[in-house]
This record gives sequence, C-alpha cells and structure tokens, in this order.
Amino acid sequence: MNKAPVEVSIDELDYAGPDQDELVRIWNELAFKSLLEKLDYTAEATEKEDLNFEVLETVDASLLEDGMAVHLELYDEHYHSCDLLGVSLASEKATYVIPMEVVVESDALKAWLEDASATKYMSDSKAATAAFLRKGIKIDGVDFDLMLGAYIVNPSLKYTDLADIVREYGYSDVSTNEQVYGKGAKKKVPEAADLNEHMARKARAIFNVRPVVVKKLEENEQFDLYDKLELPLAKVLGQMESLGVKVDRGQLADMGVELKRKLGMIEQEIYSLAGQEFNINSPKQLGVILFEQLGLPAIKKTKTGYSTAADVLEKLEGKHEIIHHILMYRQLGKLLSTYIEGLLKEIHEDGKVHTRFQQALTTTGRLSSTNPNLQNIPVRLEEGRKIRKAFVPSQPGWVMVAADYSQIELRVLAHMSKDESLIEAFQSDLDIHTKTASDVFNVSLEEVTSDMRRAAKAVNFGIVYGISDYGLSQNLNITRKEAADFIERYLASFPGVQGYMTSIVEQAKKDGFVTTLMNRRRYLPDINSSNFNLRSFAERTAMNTPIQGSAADVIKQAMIEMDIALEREGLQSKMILQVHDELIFEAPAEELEKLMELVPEVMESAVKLNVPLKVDIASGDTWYDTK
DNA sequence: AAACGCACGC
DNA sequence: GACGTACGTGCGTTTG
Repeated sequence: MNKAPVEVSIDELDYAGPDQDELVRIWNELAFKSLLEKLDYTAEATEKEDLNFEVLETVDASLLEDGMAVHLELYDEHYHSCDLLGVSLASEKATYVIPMEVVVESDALKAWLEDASATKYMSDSKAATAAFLRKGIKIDGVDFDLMLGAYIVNPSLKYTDLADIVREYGYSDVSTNEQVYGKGAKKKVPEAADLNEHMARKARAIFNVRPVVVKKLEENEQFDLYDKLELPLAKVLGQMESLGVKVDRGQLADMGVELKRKLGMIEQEIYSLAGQEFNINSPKQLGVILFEQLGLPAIKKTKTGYSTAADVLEKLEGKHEIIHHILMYRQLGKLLSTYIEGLLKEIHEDGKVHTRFQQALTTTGRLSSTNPNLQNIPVRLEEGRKIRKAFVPSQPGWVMVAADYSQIELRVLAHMSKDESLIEAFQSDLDIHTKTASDVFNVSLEEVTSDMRRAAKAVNFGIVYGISDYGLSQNLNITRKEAADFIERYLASFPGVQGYMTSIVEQAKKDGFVTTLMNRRRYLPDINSSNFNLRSFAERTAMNTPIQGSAADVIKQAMIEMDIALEREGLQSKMILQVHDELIFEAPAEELEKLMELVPEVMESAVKLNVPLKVDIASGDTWYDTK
C-alpha cells in the first residue's frame, strides 16, 4: 500500500492537531479500508465490465495486426519448467484466446510471433520469450513490456501479478492468478471458460493500460531508460537464462559426500562437548545449550530469545571449545543444504541450471537471481569457493571467463560527487582503500597500515551501501561514537562527497525521490518523517540508491552492448551470468584471446564517466578457476 | 503456510 | 537520544 502523500508539511503550519505521522497513520487506515472494499468488490467477480472475446480453433494470419497485445498464460512463475496454458491477443477492436494446443500447431501464429517487424505489446516479455523458446518459438518484435514499464515508473511497488500492476493504473477488470487458480495444495487450472476469460482479460489489460504507462514514462523522462535499457535487456537476459549454465553433477555429489562425513564428525564432537544430543540447526535449542547449560554470556538477544548469530559466537570463541565447532558446523551445513543439495535439485534434464533473473524487483535497479540464485555462490572462504568447480562450460574445448568491474560504485560516486580527490585517485588507478586511509588518517600512502586500510575499506563499504554509524560500528566491532567519528573524518577528507551527500538528501526532501545516472527513480516517502529511524533510513537510502542504482545502470548498458558485440564479431562465446558487477561467459578456447580483449573494452566504454571504468578479467576450465 | 533466525553474495 | 542495521535468496526450525 502507498504511504500517504501528505504534501503540506504540518511543521510549517503551527498546527495544534495530530502531527504528520498521526495523519499518515490515519490516511493509511482509510486507504486500507478502501482497499478491503475493493477486494470485496472484485471478489464478486461479476462486477467486472463484460468482455467479448473469441476463442480461435485455427489462427488466420489476417487477424494478426501490428501493435497487438500478446499474452502467454503460464501456470506459475517457474517459466523454464511450468505448463504453458494458452495465448491471448488484444487490439483496438478485438480480443482473441488461442488454446495451447492450437498455438503449437499454428504456423501462421509462429511466423507472426517470430516476425521482428510485427510489433507486440506484452507484460513480462522475458518469461514469455523463454517459455515460447521451449516450444521452438523465437518470439521477436516485442515493442512494449508493461511489467518493465511499471517497474521503471515505481520500482518500490511489489507486484508479481498482472492484476496488481494494472490496478495501480486504475484498471481493475482482470483477476489475480490466485483468484483464478487458487493457491497452495488447492491450486488447479480452472475449467476452460474461466481460463479463457482470464487470459482474454490479461491481453485486454495490457492493451488498454499501455498508453497510460507510456505517458507516465514520458512525463518522468524515463522513456529511454525503459525503452533503450530495460526492454532490450529483457531479451538478452531471456537468452542467457534459456542457454543456462552447465553443472558438473558428479563434482557436487562428491563434495556432498565429503561434507556429510565432516558434518557427522563435527556433530559428534558438539554433542560430546555439550554433554547431550540436541538439534544444532535449532537456534532455540542451541541457545539453551550455550547460555543456560554451559553458562556462556548472552551478548545479544533476538525478539524470540538468545542470538546465536556468527558475530555473537565469534566473540565467544575463546570461552569454550564448542563455539568453534558450531561455527564450522554452520558453515559446512550451509554449503551442503543450499549449495550442494539445493543446487542438485535445480539441475534440468539438459544438465544445466536455468536461473531466472528478476528484472522488476529490486528498489535500486539491480537484478536478482532465483531458482537457483546464482548471484550468491560462495567465493569468500576457500571451502565454499570450491562449489564453483562444479560450474563448467557446456561444450568440450570451451572455457569459462569472468570479468568484473573494479570499484564500480566508488567510481560512480566520484563521477556524481565530482570529488576532486576521489577523481584523482581513480585517474591514477590508486588502491582506493589505501588512498582513503591515507586521507582519513592523514598519513602518506606508504604509511598506511593494514588496520588503517581495513577500517577505510569498511567506511567505503558503508558509503556504498548506505549503512549507518551503527552498522559501521558493528562491522568494525567498535563503538557507535567511534564509527560516527570515522565517517565524519571521511567526509572532511572528501568534501566533494560531503557536498553530494548533503545535496542529494536535500533534493530527496524537496522532490520526494532520487535518481540515477540514467534517470532511474526511487521514491522516499519517509524522507520528511518525524520518526527518527524512518527518516534516517530514508536519508541513507537517498545517498545509497543513486550509487548502487547507477552502477546497475552501467552494467545493464554493458550487457546490451556485449550482446551486440558478440554478434557483430561473429563469436560463438556466450554471456551466461551477471553478478551485480561482473559478467560471466563461456567461450570456445579459440575465441579466448579475442574475448579477453573485447569484453573489457566493451564494459569499460559502456558509459562515459569523468573517471575511467576498470575491468579485471580471467579465464579457466571452471568458474572456480577464473581467478 | 508464515514468520523467524541464520548465512551466502555484491 | 532516538534503535536498527544497504540490496537480495534460500535453508531449517518454530509457530499458528
């Protein structure tokens, strides 16, 4: 639900009634009531405007026009594996439903879908593209994507359902998937008449709402971001997902056996040290053992009991031998459950994993990755890093290539803040954390100690991710006061950054939103809140989102250009993954030399900043070896 | 089924 | 001083 857009600042009115937060609360209550009424209203289903549509048993090419809404109905969100239920079409004058068995038999429809010059309006075109591909249909000519458009207009709204998207634009003549299919164990495909109407209403909704979204994008000067970045990216991502990543099942299985053996031994050791058996995976039981039976000091609490999180346990490491074993058990258990067993479950019949990149989800503009998540494969600790040995090229004689942007967020910050010292540092290609330490601690580069560099790195981390002094104090295990002092010294050393931070917050307070390099927006409804926590959070978000979001803009641009460059150079090499600041490829060995030159060139020139972009690249037989 | 605690990435 | 911790996904446990 939207936060109340209280436009008038009550502070300025010397008003004795409820304060701004109270008004927000009242407004939200009213909005919630009206939402409940709306839900009741739609639950009656009969209240929707009648929609006439035709169910086609054959597809006559003459029905297929340019600028039609096209919708592929999928049974669930796992479009690399779920059932395809049918296609619906909508134009100014007509609405059609084409049952799936007709779709797969129709050459006319296939030809039209594959015709790049036949423009189509869709929603979540990436899902449709990938799913159609499973039926041998290479859809082209996607000219509009409702979901992406709506996401660019407001990335903070979480909608997984078309009905929720169009409702945001005042259109309520389409049911949610949950209303049509049910949920959980009761989920099922309804009878044909209901399914057909649902599909028909979706195509109609896309067609009718499109102009409203386009107008909003144009008003906000975001049409290019949508049309030249997100829409072409959807096609590139769809190709990457469909191609997938080859996984060495045997390698994972072997690691699993070894992990289980180690876990069994650690488990016995823990029971022995505890003097009893218990479920180590239960924080509740573990808490009782550690803080009641063994009498260790409980440093931190959660809302339900003792905290047994790693940062707490690490502080207890000297106090009892059991702690070390629990930390080890946690680390290896994570590897086994998530990265061995979890990953094995995701391998398709082709021996590959086909992640889905969520392109309309994060508030900053980053992608996310699910089923499996390939953006959080371990790398930091060696034991975990070995998981990457299981990610291999899909063909013999091919290799893996990984290219990552060096300090892209801080380079973006240098550009946006125009901070002279930061710009100079990147132009000289200095180690940025050492340079930061040198400025903050007022010593020469040579005099920077490893502790000084570590502290500076944490501060840079804080700047990039918008953490609070409290967050920094937790990171560095220092007091909040000391952390605040660090930040103050940082900002004094980089006055350009100081000025940027001040002005971006001012701007957010004035406009109610912040923007990135490519005009991606994030609204900050709490920026003027009288609640300290809400307001502080919004202020940090104001500082952080342009940095993280602009970095996302840059790599997205690079991906589009990389796709074009591979095609232009006639290479067989494929881009297969994106992990926020890095791109991963598989390549025939013969193309390696060419690729190692091409990739950094394309990535470094994707966007022109007032500091250079720098890319590190490496190749190897597995993902693990690209280091 | 949903909420929680925890842990992995950038 | 506030009281919590950038952005995500997924696992196992507990709770309802």
